[in-house]
Amino acid sequence: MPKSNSYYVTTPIFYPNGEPHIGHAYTMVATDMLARYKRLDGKDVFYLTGTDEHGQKMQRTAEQDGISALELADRNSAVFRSMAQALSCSNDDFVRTTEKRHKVVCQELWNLIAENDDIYLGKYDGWYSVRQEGYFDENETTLGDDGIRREPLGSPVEWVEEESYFFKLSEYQDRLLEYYEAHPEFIGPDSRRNEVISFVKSGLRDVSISRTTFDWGVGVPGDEKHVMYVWIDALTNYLTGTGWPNEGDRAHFWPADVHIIGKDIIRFHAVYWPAFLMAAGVELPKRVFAHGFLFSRGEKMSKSVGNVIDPFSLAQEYGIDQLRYFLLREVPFGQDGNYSHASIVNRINADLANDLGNLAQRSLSMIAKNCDGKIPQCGTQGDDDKAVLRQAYQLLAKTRPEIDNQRIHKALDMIWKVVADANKYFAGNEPWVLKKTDPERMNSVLYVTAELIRVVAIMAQPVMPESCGKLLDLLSVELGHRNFSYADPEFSLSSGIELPAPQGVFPRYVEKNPEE
RNA sequence: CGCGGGGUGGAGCAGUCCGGUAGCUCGUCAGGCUCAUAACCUGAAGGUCGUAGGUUCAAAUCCUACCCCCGCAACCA
Repeated sequence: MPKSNSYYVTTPIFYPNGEPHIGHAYTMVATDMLARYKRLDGKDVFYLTGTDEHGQKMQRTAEQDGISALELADRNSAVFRSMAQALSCSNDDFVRTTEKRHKVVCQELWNLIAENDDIYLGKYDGWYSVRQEGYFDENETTLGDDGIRREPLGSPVEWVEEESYFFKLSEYQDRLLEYYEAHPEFIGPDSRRNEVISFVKSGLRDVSISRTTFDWGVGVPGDEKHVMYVWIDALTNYLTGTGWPNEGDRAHFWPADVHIIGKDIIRFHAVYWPAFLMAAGVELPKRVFAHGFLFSRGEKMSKSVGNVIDPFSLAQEYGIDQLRYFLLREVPFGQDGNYSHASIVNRINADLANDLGNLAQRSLSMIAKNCDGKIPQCGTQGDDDKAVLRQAYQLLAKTRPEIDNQRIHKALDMIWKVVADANKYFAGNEPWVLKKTDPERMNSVLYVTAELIRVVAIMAQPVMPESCGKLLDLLSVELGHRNFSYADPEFSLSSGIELPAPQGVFPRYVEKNPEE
């Protein structure tokens, strides 16, 4: 099973109980960037996303809306699917947990774990709040003067016992710790890794993996009363995408190279998931990387605060590529960050319009006006020509390790460092002066600048596929000459090639209401 | 004493392991240029590096105590 040249990356499957928000968009765009980078770098890539459609919340919401759970799932799953499109995400497949191909995989995995004797029938009990739809630890609840026990938010709780299947997670504590030890790259970033290790060291309890209180889920093999409760159902999608356990044309993608997730679900991916797979005798994914949260002006977004922002309208307002760039550049991937209208506009105008867009515009305009609209001849290159070009040609080698460690922001930083150098180069050489004093040297400067833009545009495609495509169009770079292997001096621009009339690729964002 | 991360110019961060001119991005101010999307380039102002001690010729960096903020602490998509 040759695996060496493949790259399998996933997003979590999203719970389509409500509308997608910027957090979903963030995960998808980041994952897409990784997938595109690897494709351009010559890998055989499989990028999977999807929706997790079972569970009590879906069932309840559907009842409230007077439709079936499947109808709700169909409707909302479609929204997530269209969000992927609206954000230029290049996912190769989209798993829905309500699909037959998925249920089969869940049951197969369940059976393997059961055969390993890691599933038993027990009793799930605790203080349950009907209003909160959740169980609470006894020490979280308080017994009021009126003799009624309440959870922290004040709703009454009652003692509920429910038959449930359990997974023997407690027996995997040592094996997990050994695995983390032997594979320090398994969990990223490091802070999350420490958190997980500390959690596992504190002792693991068996985990409930079925429910009898609702039926909207994958049936437990051999026990009609039970449906699988969330984790075996949801996490298993990563196998479903590869056609597991069959030997199809995607089988070689497993184990996944990286699961990109939000930090809220690190435990399930870094503890439960590997334990399930160990129990089933399936290879473990190579890495789980948790990104941070995006806050709106420092506040966690919530419906009550009214700062929930719809990714569709963000993309429409600022532009798809602009939004993608902002999300990936502004916040170090793995850390929490903030977003605001002002910060988005600043990134768009400073980095895209002023630095990259304007550089292309000013240099290509000069070529159009002074070089007959053709790539000019490049004379003998001096040290500063060579130095600035070298920076660009080194981008591929320098960004690879960053991307392999999901330091997406670092990779972008490096690319924009070259853009900044290119601006300095252009201004320092003053080709508009050379036009009168030394036209041949002007040609060389314009050539070098155009070549810098070519390399930068190639390297920035994973973040801004459409805009970088336009830049490459402006340089008459053939469609087949745009992957990373062409970000090399061997494929530098050919003099004499005719260029289309230059057009602005990154317009400035202009406020609609100046008084604001 | 539960575990962990962090407090650095207006904002966001790097530097702390391996002590020795405190760096970057944005913002502000001044100048340059006019090829360009009022963009670009250059320069400047601005920090007692959370507080108080200690070690040292020398501490953001090492040690001690304290203050403050934030994650995690099992059913959370």
